[in-house]
Amino acid sequence: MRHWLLKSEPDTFSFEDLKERPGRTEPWNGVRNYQVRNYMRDEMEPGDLGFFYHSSCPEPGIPGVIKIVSAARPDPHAFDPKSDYYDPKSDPENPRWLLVDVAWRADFTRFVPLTELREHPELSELLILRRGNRLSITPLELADFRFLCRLGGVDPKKL
DNA sequence: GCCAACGTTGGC
DNA sequence: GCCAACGTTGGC
Repeated sequence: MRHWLLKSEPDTFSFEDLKERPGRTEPWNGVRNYQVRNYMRDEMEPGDLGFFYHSSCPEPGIPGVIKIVSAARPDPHAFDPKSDYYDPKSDPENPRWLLVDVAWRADFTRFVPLTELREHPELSELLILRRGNRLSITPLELADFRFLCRLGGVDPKKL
């Protein structure tokens, strides 16, 4: 099993929004970066755990834990000319863009802000903390996953 | 294949 | 709003 960090702008789609979806599950659509697509296609598996991360907002940080609940499948928005995510170069016979279904798994007992992540030398390898990293999905080492769970007041053994 | 121009991301 | 970083595009 691998672990992940998924970024979203809360004005667009927040952790709270995810909890309000039917089945507390949402298709993670709109990925238009090849490296992130390849993560979903080649490395993600149903059952993988990860974190929701709020970006581009007054207080960036992690509100809780999510779970990947589907394999990668074509992102239908890529074929919809009315969608902001429309890509005329994506051929339905050979879809360029993929998504996975993401489900709420657990709330943190307290929000863990980005400023706090930067204070922990244990987390210095976190891709999200590296300068210039803009990938909307990044892999996490197991040790980092566990460390972050504990920062958020969640026991990783109970997930 | 190179690379300059441009667009986007995201913290501050 | 600023700016650093990086991906994409397109001319050559």
